Amino acid sequence: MVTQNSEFPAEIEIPDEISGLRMTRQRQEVYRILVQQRNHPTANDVFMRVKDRLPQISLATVYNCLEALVQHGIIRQVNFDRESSRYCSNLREHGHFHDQTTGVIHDVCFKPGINLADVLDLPPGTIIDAVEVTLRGKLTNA
Amino acid sequence: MVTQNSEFPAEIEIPDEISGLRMTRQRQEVYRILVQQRNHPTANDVFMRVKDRLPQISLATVYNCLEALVQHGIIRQVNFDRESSRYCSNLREHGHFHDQTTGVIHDVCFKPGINLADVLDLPPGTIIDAVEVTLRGKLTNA
DNA sequence: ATTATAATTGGAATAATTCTTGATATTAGT
DNA sequence: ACTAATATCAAGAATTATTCCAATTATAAT
Repeated sequence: MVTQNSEFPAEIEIPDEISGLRMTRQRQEVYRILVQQRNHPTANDVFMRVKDRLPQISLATVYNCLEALVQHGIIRQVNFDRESSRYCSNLREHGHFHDQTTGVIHDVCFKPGINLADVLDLPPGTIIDAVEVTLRGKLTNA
Repeated sequence: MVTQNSEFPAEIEIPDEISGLRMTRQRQEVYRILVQQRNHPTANDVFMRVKDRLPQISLATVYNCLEALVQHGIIRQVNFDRESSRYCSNLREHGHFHDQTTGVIHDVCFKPGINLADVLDLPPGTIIDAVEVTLRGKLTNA
Protein backbone atom coordinates (compact mmCIF):
# COMPACT_ATOMS: atom_id res chain seq x y z
CA MET A 1 0.00 0.00 0.00
CA VAL A 2 1.21 3.50 -0.78
CA THR A 3 0.39 5.25 2.42
CA GLN A 4 3.47 7.35 2.94
CA ASN A 5 3.90 8.84 -0.55
CA SER A 6 2.60 12.33 -0.98
CA GLU A 7 0.34 12.37 -3.99
CA PHE A 8 -1.15 15.84 -3.74
CA PRO A 9 0.58 19.15 -3.33
CA ALA A 10 -0.07 20.47 0.14
CA GLU A 11 -1.47 23.97 0.65
CA ILE A 12 0.83 24.49 3.59
CA GLU A 13 4.38 23.26 3.48
CA ILE A 14 5.26 21.23 6.55
CA PRO A 15 8.87 20.24 7.13
CA ASP A 16 10.12 16.68 7.56
CA GLU A 17 11.04 17.37 11.15
CA ILE A 18 9.84 19.78 13.82
CA SER A 19 11.74 20.22 17.06
CA GLY A 20 13.26 16.78 16.88
CA LEU A 21 10.07 14.98 15.87
CA ARG A 22 10.11 13.13 12.58
CA MET A 23 7.11 14.41 10.68
CA THR A 24 5.67 11.38 9.01
CA ARG A 25 2.90 11.80 6.47
CA GLN A 26 0.29 11.13 9.16
CA ARG A 27 1.78 13.59 11.59
CA GLN A 28 2.02 16.20 8.86
CA GLU A 29 -1.62 15.86 7.93
CA VAL A 30 -2.79 15.87 11.53
CA TYR A 31 -0.70 18.94 12.19
CA ARG A 32 -1.92 20.64 9.02
CA ILE A 33 -5.51 20.35 10.20
CA LEU A 34 -4.68 21.97 13.51
CA VAL A 35 -2.93 24.85 11.79
CA GLN A 36 -5.76 25.38 9.33
CA GLN A 37 -8.67 24.68 11.61
CA ARG A 38 -8.23 26.71 14.73
CA ASN A 39 -11.48 25.85 16.44
CA HIS A 40 -9.93 23.40 18.90
CA PRO A 41 -11.01 20.11 17.36
CA THR A 42 -11.19 16.85 19.29
CA ALA A 43 -9.21 13.78 18.28
CA ASN A 44 -12.29 12.49 16.56
CA ASP A 45 -12.85 15.77 14.70
CA VAL A 46 -9.29 15.52 13.44
CA PHE A 47 -9.80 11.89 12.53
CA MET A 48 -12.85 12.64 10.39
CA ARG A 49 -11.16 15.51 8.61
CA VAL A 50 -7.85 13.81 8.02
CA LYS A 51 -9.53 10.90 6.28
CA ASP A 52 -10.04 13.12 3.21
CA ARG A 53 -6.32 13.00 2.65
CA LEU A 54 -5.39 9.72 4.30
CA PRO A 55 -8.44 7.49 3.91
CA GLN A 56 -6.84 4.52 5.67
CA ILE A 57 -5.63 6.34 8.76
CA SER A 58 -6.85 4.91 12.05
CA LEU A 59 -8.15 6.74 15.10
CA ALA A 60 -5.35 5.19 17.14
CA THR A 61 -2.84 6.80 14.80
CA VAL A 62 -4.53 10.16 15.18
CA TYR A 63 -4.19 9.77 18.94
CA ASN A 64 -0.57 8.72 18.53
CA CYS A 65 0.20 11.67 16.30
CA LEU A 66 -1.51 14.14 18.59
CA GLU A 67 0.37 12.74 21.56
CA ALA A 68 3.71 12.95 19.77
CA LEU A 69 3.00 16.54 18.72
CA VAL A 70 1.97 17.51 22.25
CA GLN A 71 5.02 15.78 23.74
CA HIS A 72 7.31 17.76 21.48
CA GLY A 73 5.61 21.04 22.27
CA ILE A 74 4.35 21.50 18.72
CA ILE A 75 0.70 21.69 19.70
CA ARG A 76 -1.21 22.04 22.96
CA GLN A 77 -3.79 19.76 24.49
CA VAL A 78 -6.74 21.54 26.08
CA ASN A 79 -9.24 20.01 28.47
CA PHE A 80 -12.62 21.29 29.53
CA ASP A 81 -14.00 19.47 32.51
CA ARG A 82 -14.17 15.84 31.49
CA GLU A 83 -15.05 16.44 27.89
CA SER A 84 -12.92 15.02 25.10
CA SER A 85 -9.52 16.61 24.85
CA ARG A 86 -9.15 19.32 22.28
CA TYR A 87 -6.04 20.34 20.42
CA CYS A 88 -4.68 23.69 19.42
CA SER A 89 -1.68 24.88 17.41
CA ASN A 90 -1.56 28.31 19.04
CA LEU A 91 1.58 28.20 21.16
CA ARG A 92 1.47 31.70 22.61
CA GLU A 93 0.60 31.60 26.29
CA HIS A 94 -3.15 31.96 26.42
CA GLY A 95 -6.28 30.79 28.16
CA HIS A 96 -9.59 29.59 26.81
CA PHE A 97 -13.03 31.05 26.96
CA HIS A 98 -15.87 28.60 26.39
CA ASP A 99 -18.96 30.37 25.09
CA GLN A 100 -21.81 28.41 26.58
CA THR A 101 -24.42 29.56 24.09
CA THR A 102 -22.53 28.69 20.91
CA GLY A 103 -20.13 26.11 22.28
CA VAL A 104 -17.27 27.91 20.56
CA ILE A 105 -13.92 28.10 22.31
CA HIS A 106 -12.00 31.35 22.01
CA ASP A 107 -8.36 31.91 22.81
CA VAL A 108 -7.85 34.56 25.46
CA CYS A 109 -4.53 36.29 25.95
CA PHE A 110 -3.21 37.97 29.04
CA LYS A 111 -2.97 41.72 29.00
CA PRO A 112 0.55 42.86 28.15
CA GLY A 113 2.94 42.82 31.08
CA ILE A 114 0.83 40.47 33.14
CA ASN A 115 2.45 37.45 34.69
CA LEU A 116 0.00 35.03 36.22
CA ALA A 117 2.41 34.18 39.03
CA ASP A 118 2.21 37.82 40.12
CA VAL A 119 -1.50 37.78 40.80
CA LEU A 120 -1.54 34.47 42.65
CA ASP A 121 -0.68 33.89 46.26
CA LEU A 122 1.88 31.14 45.75
CA PRO A 123 3.94 29.65 48.55
CA PRO A 124 7.63 30.58 48.25
CA GLY A 125 9.73 28.16 46.24
CA THR A 126 7.02 27.26 43.80
CA ILE A 127 8.20 26.46 40.30
CA ILE A 128 5.45 26.68 37.71
CA ASP A 129 5.81 24.43 34.71
CA ALA A 130 2.39 24.89 33.16
CA VAL A 131 -0.57 27.17 33.58
CA GLU A 132 -4.10 26.63 32.48
CA VAL A 133 -6.82 29.26 32.55
CA THR A 134 -10.33 28.32 31.53
CA LEU A 135 -13.32 30.62 31.47
CA ARG A 136 -16.90 29.76 30.91
CA GLY A 137 -19.68 32.16 30.07
CA LYS A 138 -21.55 34.01 27.38
CA LEU A 139 -20.92 36.68 24.79
CA THR A 140 -23.76 39.20 24.98
CA ASN A 141 -23.16 41.18 21.80
CA ALA A 142 -21.20 40.32 18.67
CA MET B 1 -32.99 -2.13 55.77
CA VAL B 2 -32.14 0.80 57.98
CA THR B 3 -30.20 2.94 55.62
CA GLN B 4 -31.53 6.36 56.35
CA ASN B 5 -31.48 6.36 60.17
CA SER B 6 -28.52 8.01 61.86
CA GLU B 7 -27.07 5.55 64.34
CA PHE B 8 -23.85 7.30 65.31
CA PRO B 9 -23.29 10.80 66.58
CA ALA B 10 -21.49 12.78 63.92
CA GLU B 11 -18.30 14.70 64.73
CA ILE B 12 -19.47 17.55 62.56
CA GLU B 13 -23.07 18.62 62.62
CA ILE B 14 -24.53 18.85 59.14
CA PRO B 15 -27.97 20.37 58.68
CA ASP B 16 -30.92 18.62 57.08
CA GLU B 17 -30.87 21.03 54.20
CA ILE B 18 -28.19 23.15 52.51
CA SER B 19 -29.10 25.79 49.95
CA GLY B 20 -32.29 24.04 48.99
CA LEU B 21 -30.85 20.54 48.80
CA ARG B 22 -32.29 17.95 51.11
CA MET B 23 -29.35 16.48 52.95
CA THR B 24 -30.06 12.79 53.11
CA ARG B 25 -27.88 10.56 55.24
CA GLN B 26 -25.77 9.64 52.19
CA ARG B 27 -25.30 13.24 51.13
CA GLN B 28 -24.39 14.22 54.67
CA GLU B 29 -21.72 11.57 54.92
CA VAL B 30 -20.30 12.34 51.51
CA TYR B 31 -20.21 16.02 52.36
CA ARG B 32 -18.68 15.35 55.78
CA ILE B 33 -15.74 13.61 54.13
CA LEU B 34 -15.10 16.55 51.84
CA VAL B 35 -15.17 18.96 54.76
CA GLN B 36 -12.85 16.83 56.86
CA GLN B 37 -10.55 15.59 54.14
CA ARG B 38 -9.41 18.56 52.15
CA ASN B 39 -6.99 16.80 49.86
CA HIS B 40 -9.31 16.80 46.84
CA PRO B 41 -10.45 13.19 46.83
CA THR B 42 -11.87 11.46 43.77
CA ALA B 43 -15.33 9.89 43.73
CA ASN B 44 -13.73 6.55 44.40
CA ASP B 45 -11.69 7.92 47.31
CA VAL B 46 -14.92 9.23 48.81
CA PHE B 47 -16.63 5.92 48.15
CA MET B 48 -13.98 3.94 50.00
CA ARG B 49 -13.99 6.29 52.96
CA VAL B 50 -17.74 6.64 53.25
CA LYS B 51 -18.19 2.89 53.49
CA ASP B 52 -16.92 3.04 57.09
CA ARG B 53 -20.12 4.81 58.01
CA LEU B 54 -22.49 3.55 55.34
CA PRO B 55 -21.28 0.07 54.45
CA GLN B 56 -24.00 -0.53 51.90
CA ILE B 57 -23.60 2.68 49.91
CA SER B 58 -22.95 2.25 46.22
CA LEU B 59 -20.49 4.07 44.01
CA ALA B 60 -23.41 5.27 41.88
CA THR B 61 -24.88 6.92 44.95
CA VAL B 62 -21.59 8.61 45.72
CA TYR B 63 -21.62 9.99 42.18
CA ASN B 64 -25.23 11.06 42.61
CA CYS B 65 -24.50 12.77 45.89
CA LEU B 66 -21.44 14.55 44.55
CA GLU B 67 -23.38 15.72 41.52
CA ALA B 68 -26.25 17.03 43.66
CA LEU B 69 -23.80 18.85 45.92
CA VAL B 70 -21.97 20.38 42.95
CA GLN B 71 -25.25 21.37 41.30
CA HIS B 72 -26.32 23.22 44.41
CA GLY B 73 -22.99 24.99 44.78
CA ILE B 74 -22.16 23.23 48.04
CA ILE B 75 -18.92 21.74 46.77
CA ARG B 76 -16.75 22.22 43.70
CA GLN B 77 -15.70 19.73 41.09
CA VAL B 78 -12.09 20.02 39.98
CA ASN B 79 -10.58 18.46 36.88
CA PHE B 80 -6.95 17.97 35.99
CA ASP B 81 -6.46 17.02 32.39
CA ARG B 82 -8.48 13.89 31.88
CA GLU B 83 -7.84 12.40 35.27
CA SER B 84 -10.71 11.43 37.54
CA SER B 85 -12.66 14.39 38.81
CA ARG B 86 -11.79 15.57 42.27
CA TYR B 87 -14.03 17.31 44.75
CA CYS B 88 -13.41 20.14 47.12
CA SER B 89 -15.47 21.88 49.80
CA ASN B 90 -13.49 25.12 49.67
CA LEU B 91 -15.87 27.60 48.10
CA ARG B 92 -13.69 30.69 48.14
CA GLU B 93 -12.56 31.56 44.63
CA HIS B 94 -9.27 29.82 44.19
CA GLY B 95 -7.12 27.92 41.76
CA HIS B 96 -5.21 24.69 42.10
CA PHE B 97 -1.54 23.93 42.11
CA HIS B 98 -0.62 20.36 41.31
CA ASP B 99 2.75 19.44 42.81
CA GLN B 100 4.21 17.02 40.31
CA THR B 101 6.69 15.46 42.71
CA THR B 102 4.26 14.60 45.49
CA GLY B 103 1.01 14.55 43.52
CA VAL B 104 -0.56 16.76 46.16
CA ILE B 105 -3.01 19.44 45.07
CA HIS B 106 -2.86 22.77 46.87
CA ASP B 107 -5.44 25.50 46.81
CA VAL B 108 -4.08 28.78 45.52
CA CYS B 109 -5.83 32.07 46.16
CA PHE B 110 -5.62 35.26 44.17
CA LYS B 111 -3.75 38.14 45.73
CA PRO B 112 -6.16 40.56 47.40
CA GLY B 113 -7.82 43.00 45.01
CA ILE B 114 -7.09 40.93 41.93
CA ASN B 115 -9.89 40.22 39.54
CA LEU B 116 -8.98 37.70 36.89
CA ALA B 117 -11.09 39.50 34.30
CA ASP B 118 -8.82 42.53 34.73
CA VAL B 119 -5.67 40.73 33.64
CA LEU B 120 -7.21 39.01 30.62
CA ASP B 121 -7.78 40.49 27.21
CA LEU B 122 -11.46 39.65 26.92
CA PRO B 123 -13.65 40.78 24.03
CA PRO B 124 -16.23 43.37 25.12
CA GLY B 125 -19.55 41.94 26.26
CA THR B 126 -18.08 38.83 27.80
CA ILE B 127 -19.93 37.53 30.82
CA ILE B 128 -17.86 35.17 32.91
CA ASP B 129 -19.76 32.50 34.81
CA ALA B 130 -16.88 30.35 35.97
CA VAL B 131 -13.14 30.56 36.13
CA GLU B 132 -10.66 27.79 36.47
CA VAL B 133 -6.96 28.24 37.10
CA THR B 134 -4.70 25.23 37.21
CA LEU B 135 -0.98 25.26 37.81
CA ARG B 136 1.45 22.44 37.53
CA GLY B 137 4.97 22.35 38.88
CA LYS B 138 7.17 21.63 41.85
CA LEU B 139 7.80 22.91 45.33
CA THR B 140 11.55 23.30 45.82
CA ASN B 141 11.72 23.86 49.57
CA ALA B 142 9.23 23.17 52.32
C1' DA C 1 20.80 -5.33 0.97
C1' DT C 2 20.18 -6.38 5.81
C1' DT C 3 19.13 -5.35 10.11
C1' DA C 4 17.32 -2.47 13.65
C1' DT C 5 14.22 0.96 15.10
C1' DA C 6 10.07 3.49 14.87
C1' DA C 7 5.37 4.22 13.23
C1' DT C 8 0.91 2.61 11.84
C1' DT C 9 -3.21 -0.23 12.05
C1' DG C 10 -7.34 -2.51 13.71
C1' DG C 11 -9.29 -4.41 17.22
C1' DA C 12 -9.58 -5.53 22.05
C1' DA C 13 -9.23 -3.70 26.66
C1' DT C 14 -9.70 -0.18 30.24
C1' DA C 15 -11.50 3.22 33.31
C1' DA C 16 -14.45 6.82 34.69
C1' DT C 17 -18.82 8.06 34.48
C1' DT C 18 -23.72 7.81 33.25
C1' DC C 19 -27.91 5.41 32.55
C1' DT C 20 -31.67 2.27 33.67
C1' DT C 21 -34.77 0.02 36.44
C1' DG C 22 -36.87 -1.51 40.45
C1' DA C 23 -36.95 -0.85 45.34
C1' DT C 24 -37.17 2.46 49.36
C1' DA C 25 -37.78 6.40 51.57
C1' DT C 26 -39.74 11.00 52.23
C1' DT C 27 -43.06 14.57 51.77
C1' DA C 28 -47.64 16.61 51.07
C1' DG C 29 -52.43 16.35 51.02
C1' DT C 30 -56.45 14.53 52.94
C1' DA D 1 -52.56 7.90 60.05
C1' DC D 2 -53.19 6.74 54.95
C1' DT D 3 -52.35 7.39 50.35
C1' DA D 4 -50.41 9.40 46.41
C1' DA D 5 -46.73 11.76 44.41
C1' DT D 6 -42.01 12.60 44.37
C1' DA D 7 -37.24 11.95 45.35
C1' DT D 8 -33.51 9.03 46.34
C1' DC D 9 -30.88 4.86 46.34
C1' DA D 10 -28.69 0.50 44.69
C1' DA D 11 -26.91 -2.75 41.42
C1' DG D 12 -25.47 -3.64 37.38
C1' DA D 13 -25.44 -2.63 32.39
C1' DA D 14 -24.08 0.70 29.00
C1' DT D 15 -21.37 4.38 27.18
C1' DT D 16 -17.42 6.97 25.76
C1' DA D 17 -12.85 8.55 25.36
C1' DT D 18 -8.66 6.78 25.41
C1' DT D 19 -4.98 3.33 25.72
C1' DC D 20 -2.99 -1.03 24.90
C1' DC D 21 -1.51 -4.91 22.07
C1' DA D 22 0.25 -7.65 18.40
C1' DA D 23 1.05 -7.74 13.67
C1' DT D 24 2.47 -5.22 9.71
C1' DT D 25 4.81 -1.58 7.31
C1' DA D 26 8.00 2.17 6.84
C1' DT D 27 12.30 4.46 7.71
C1' DA D 28 17.12 4.77 9.21
C1' DA D 29 21.60 2.85 10.06
C1' DT D 30 25.14 -0.25 9.04
